[in-house]
Order: sequence, then C-alpha cells, then structure tokens
Amino acid sequence: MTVVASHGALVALVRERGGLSRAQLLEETGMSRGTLVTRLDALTRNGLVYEGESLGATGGRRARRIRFDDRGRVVLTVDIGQTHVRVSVTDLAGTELRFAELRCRLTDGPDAVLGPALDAADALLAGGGPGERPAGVGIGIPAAVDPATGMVLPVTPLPGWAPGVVVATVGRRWGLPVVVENDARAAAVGESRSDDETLVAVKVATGIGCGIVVGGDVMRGAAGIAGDIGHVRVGGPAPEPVCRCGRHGCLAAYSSGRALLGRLGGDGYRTLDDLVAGSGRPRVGAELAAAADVLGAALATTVTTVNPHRVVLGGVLGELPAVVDGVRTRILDAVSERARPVVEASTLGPRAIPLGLARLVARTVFAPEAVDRLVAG
Amino acid sequence: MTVVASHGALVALVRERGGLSRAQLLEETGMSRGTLVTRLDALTRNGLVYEGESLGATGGRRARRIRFDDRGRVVLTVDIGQTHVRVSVTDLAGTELRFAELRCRLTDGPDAVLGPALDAADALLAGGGPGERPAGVGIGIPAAVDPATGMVLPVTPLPGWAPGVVVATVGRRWGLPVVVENDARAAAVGESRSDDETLVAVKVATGIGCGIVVGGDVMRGAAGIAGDIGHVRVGGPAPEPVCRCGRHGCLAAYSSGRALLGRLGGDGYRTLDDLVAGSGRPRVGAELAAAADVLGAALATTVTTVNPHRVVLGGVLGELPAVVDGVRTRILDAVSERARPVVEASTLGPRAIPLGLARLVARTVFAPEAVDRLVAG
DNA sequence: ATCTTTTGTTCAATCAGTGGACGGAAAACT
DNA sequence: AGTTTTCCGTCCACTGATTGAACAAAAGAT
Repeated sequence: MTVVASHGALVALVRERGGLSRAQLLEETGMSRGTLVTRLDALTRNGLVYEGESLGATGGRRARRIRFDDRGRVVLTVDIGQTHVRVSVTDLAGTELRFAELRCRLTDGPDAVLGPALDAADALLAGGGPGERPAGVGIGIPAAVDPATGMVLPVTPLPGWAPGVVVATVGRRWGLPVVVENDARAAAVGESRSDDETLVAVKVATGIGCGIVVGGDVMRGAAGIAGDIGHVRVGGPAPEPVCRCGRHGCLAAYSSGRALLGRLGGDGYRTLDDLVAGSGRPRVGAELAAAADVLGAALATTVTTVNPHRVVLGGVLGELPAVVDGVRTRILDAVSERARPVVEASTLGPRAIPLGLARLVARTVFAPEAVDRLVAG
Repeated sequence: MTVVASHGALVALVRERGGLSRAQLLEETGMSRGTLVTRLDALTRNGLVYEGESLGATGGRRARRIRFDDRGRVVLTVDIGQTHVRVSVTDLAGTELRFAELRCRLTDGPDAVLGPALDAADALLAGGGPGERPAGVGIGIPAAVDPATGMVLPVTPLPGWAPGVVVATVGRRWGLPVVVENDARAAAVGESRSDDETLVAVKVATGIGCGIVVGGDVMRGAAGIAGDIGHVRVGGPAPEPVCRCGRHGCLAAYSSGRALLGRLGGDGYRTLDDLVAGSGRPRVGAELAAAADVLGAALATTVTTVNPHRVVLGGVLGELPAVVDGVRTRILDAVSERARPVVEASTLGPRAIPLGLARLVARTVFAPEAVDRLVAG
C-alpha cells in the first residue's frame, strides 16, 4: 500500500502508474472514498488530472481511468550553444513539437543571444493551438550552473553573462517557472532511461562535455563542475599538446574536435562536418582512433569511479562508430570485469538536450510539494 | 519557519540545532503550544529528548533547553578487516568508548570471524554502566554491500560469506538494528565533516580502497562498486606489472602495499610496518614516490569526475607525508584550477571506520520515519 | 514585593480524514 | 428486458490531531 499523504503524492502515483481507476486508487492507497473524491475534485479543478477512457470489462460497470492531465501541456526549451540557439516546444515527455534555430555567438552576451531567442520562442509558442498550456521553461547553457538558485556562475570564458541574468530575463518574459542547467548535464538527463540508472553521457564536438546522472539526479560537485573531464591532464602520447585553457596535456587537447582540426588543418579540414565526411580516409581515421583511445583511457577511470550502467557518446564526433568502438574497447580493456558498462552512441543526438530540459522542468513543476502549493493556494 | 509535520521532524530539528528552548521551538515551527507539549511529552516518554540546563537570563523565568537524549546511547561497531576484527562501543557522535581487537582471517568464513567477534562485542557491551542504551550495530566489511537489503553480495574472493549472513547472524544476537557497509565507504562517511561536503577518501594499505561521499550519502553505482579504483588499468611506467586479480597494469599492481612489498621483498621488507619504518631510505622512498605518482594520476581523473572538496588519504601507507605530498602534487598539477581539492592525510586513521559506522547507525535509527514509527507503535 | 518571561493546562472550535450506508450509473450476464 | 455486478458519488456521524486563546503557575530579574 503506497503512502499517499497529500495531493502531490496522489498526482505522483497517478503519473507513475500511468493512470488507475478510482477503485484501484482506493485499493492502492487505503484512503477513504470521500477523501479520494475530494482530492480528485481539487486536482481536476487545477487541471492536473482528468477522467480518461473506460477500462476493460469485469462483469459490471466499467471503471474509468484517472489520468495525469498532460493534454496540451508543453515545455519551452532553449538550448544555448556556442554558435547557435535551438528553441523547441516539447510535450511533457520531451518530444519535440515545434522547433527553431538561430545563429548567434554566446560570447556576444546575454542581450544579443536571449533577445532574438526569446522572440523566436514567443513565435513558437504562438504557433500552438489555443488549448496549449506551457508548464515552464528549460534553459541549457554551456556554463557552470548553481543548483540552488539556477544562476549562471561567472565562468572563465563568459564575460557579460552575470549571475542570475538568465533566470531574471526569462522569468520576466512569461512568468513561467524557469529551470537552468548546464547543457551536458541536461543531455545526460535526456539520455537516462530510468531513475535507477547511473549514467555517464559524454559529448564530443568542438569541445568535450560530460554529465553524470546518479539516481535521476545530476552530479554537481564542490564547485559545480563534476564531470567536466575536458581539462584533466591525461597520459597521452608525447609531446603533450598545449590546450586552449593554457595548460598542457588536457584531454581536450588530445581528443576534442578543435584539437583534431588543429592537427588536420593543413589537409584542408575546416569544420567538424569535414572530419565526419573524411572519417573514412586513413589520415583522419588514425587521428580519430588516437583521440578515441585517449578519451577511453580517461573515461576508464571515470567509469571505475562512478560505476555507471551505461556510457553514452554524443556529439557529431562522439557518435561516429570509429570513436564509439575505440572508446568502448579501451574502457572494457581497462576496467575490471564487474565494472563494465554498456558503451554506445547516443540515439537521441541533439534531441537529448530538449528532452532532458523537459524532464527537469516537469520534475520541478509537478513535484509533490509544488502540486501541494498549487492546490492549497 | 521550519516545517515540522511529525514527531520525527521535531527530533531532527532538536538534533540539528543542538537544543532549543520550548519558546524557541514554538517560534521556529509555528505550531501551537498544546501540540508542542503533547509531542515533547511523547518523545520524552520514548527517551528521545530530555529537559536540559537553563538558558541565559532574559529578565524573567529562565528557559530550559530541550536536548536530544543521547545520554547513555551507544553504538556497537564491528570493523572486519582481512586479518583482524576491531570491535568498539562508541557514543552517537562516533567517539570510541571501549575497544577490542582480535586476529582472525576473513577467508576462514563467517562462523570463524563473527563468532569470536560477537562474543567480544558482548563482553564490551557488558562493560558499560547500567544506564547504557545500545542504539544499533554497525558492521564494516571489505566487500560489496547491497544498499537496500544490507546484504553482503557474493564477491569474488569471499567464499563462505553468503548474502545476508551478516545481517542475519548479528540481528539474531541482540535484536538491535543492523547497518552493514563496505569498510572504505564507512571510513569515507567518518571522514566527512558536513552533509554538504563532497569527499573522496582513499585508503592505501595492503590493497587500495576508496569511498566517495556526495551530500552525506555514499556513492554506490550500478554494481555497487563505485570508487573501487584499485583495479583500473592505469598508464603507469612499463613494463605493466601483473595484478593479483589476474589482469595487467592495475593501479593496485603499481601502488598498493602488496605491490610495493613484492618489489622490495628482496631487500628484507616483509610487512607494511617495515615499509613505514624504512620510508626514509632512498630505495623505499623512491618506490613510495613512484606509487604516489601513479595513484595521483589516477585520482586526478576521479577528482575531475566528482569534483570533491577534499581528498583524504588513509591507511598506513596513505598517511605517510611522502605519499600525501606525491599524490597532492600530481592531482593539483593534472586538474584544472577550479577543480582543485584539498588533499590531506587522514587525522582519524583507524577511527574513521567506527566513526562512520556510528553515523550511519544513528542516521538510520533516528531518521524521522523511524522516530515516527517508534512513537506511534 | 513586583515585574517579566517561560512554561503547563484547559477548553471550545476547526478541519481533514474515516468508515459506513445508500443510491444512481453503466455495463455484463441470463 | 430484467437481473446482477461493479463502479462511482454523496451524505453523515464520528474520530483525532491541531489551533488559538485564556489562565495560572513557575522562576528568576528588578
């Protein structure tokens, strides 16, 4: 018998089980009929549950399913990258409904990025039918994010992005709940398949990002940079390359797309897409293999440390079979038998971030305490 | 205003704040006087709180402090090692009151180890005054432990230790709550100084153990072996040594006490104490420095992955200044500036395990839900 | 001796929830 | 078509926890 002490807990039960009849709810929670009716009434008035379809025949009157009311519920997600912003409207499960992309540079500051992005978001929201009810906004941003306040911390390479400016700007716009999260972590949440899964999600593109999910929650660490493995010094082949961060021998200096382009630039490879297109050539293939090997060696220690069920590789380069195979081989070789995770390419690609953001927003907005506040106030 | 919805929450408040007057509790919780009196009455009857000393003068009747009743409360801790068992009676804060140690081999099986250990524990408990009230038993064991059931999983090198045998045997003996935890993890909990601290605790003795604490909780991972870094293959100096686990190049094959003894055995070093005593000699010093360097390189990735506030080094070898300095140097060199942790030797030494076990027991026994059950039943 | 503050007690009122009982609704069964 | 079965909403008396407020006692300050 599940303990259901409040409206919020009842919503959680209905959400988890995907809808139960009133009779089943009575059975399951042990509460009295009157209480259940009162509560369902309050939840229905607040648009949180509704009476769905009839259930199968059992010899008498058919039971009707009580469902979590996700009809028309959408989440607005804003995926801020280094050179572009992707704005989506998704349903509560994170499936993209409508989509827009703009090009702009993160380094131009919050006004230059957020202004056009939020205008595009407004247009996207206006494109929805009249029954659409936005539940909240999720923002992914390549910077350290303070868990408590949702503020963007002043990170080294982000001048102009003052702490809290994102929440303030976005919160003012629609008056909706706002969740801000680091992009790699949002992607990791998106890749995770259950709250019991321990997951390491690595993105290899221009740079190297990584998010770790334990028990449904993202790891943050003392300074909010848990998982940022791009700048560990690794024992890669000599000579140690100089990294963009000013230090030597960083993982990113061996294995990031930027590093690969630096080494292959003489051969006319200018963009990551060039690398992907040329990944069959011996020269590029060899560099990719070397990059995967160094990355795998570093990830082996990460894997031993957090003992994940899965390691998911994303990003244009991370998803290449050659990279996935190289990383997998290295990890499985270096890690003790019992610690071996599944190592695989992301099947979500860029959809991982909006999916993760939608989950984070839904988790916040429909958390038991939030539901209790909504029903009470 | 703290939300205090139950007896358990009230106890938690009193515990956290270290004792408040009734007037302060009324102010703090907002509950009515009658309710507070009723609840304190029930808690006093159950021996959970008591009326302590008078507080400072404020011009009228002096307030009296309501304190969590830890008078006479003790925890029995059993620290099972490879070659010995340490049994302690501690107070709730984990300070050792009485102590006994026996020599026995873990590999001789549960009967040979637990029988004498529990007899010794009985003697220790009998040595306490009549007012002593044991709250629970904490067991530390060098094996993987299932978080949910507290059972010892069938680990490779522990024949005879069937799952659940520890909980069953100990539970039968005194009818007290039993908590079982991996020894390295118990030590990590003992070393942690606050629930907000993210901590990596490494023990270097015969083998290499490691526990990671995030937000007061121990990391477990998919197979329950998060932090077990002894058997990652690391890029140490060639040729790769063969490890006891049958693989090549494991961290333990480079940096464990067993590995060092293997390399220095020809020079007459037989025990870890011999190594400690000879750590000033050039030959031993060089081996220790090399071991620390390899360990530090591996820990650098661990540190970057979990981003801890502190790395604590324990164990007879881990606490040596030469090792601490070597590991610190390597970590600080390899890790990005913002990720740098404090790296220091354990000041608790072997007391970390009983301290951590006592905390785990106290946390379980005096958890709000447990208190509610106690008061209700 | 008087004032101030803390603490204990009592009591009516409130409120959420319980446990039935009853009856209507809707479908299955005969 | 009528009967049976199951589901669902409503009503109601009752319980138990909690509140709010008033009053009194306790204990030290002034």
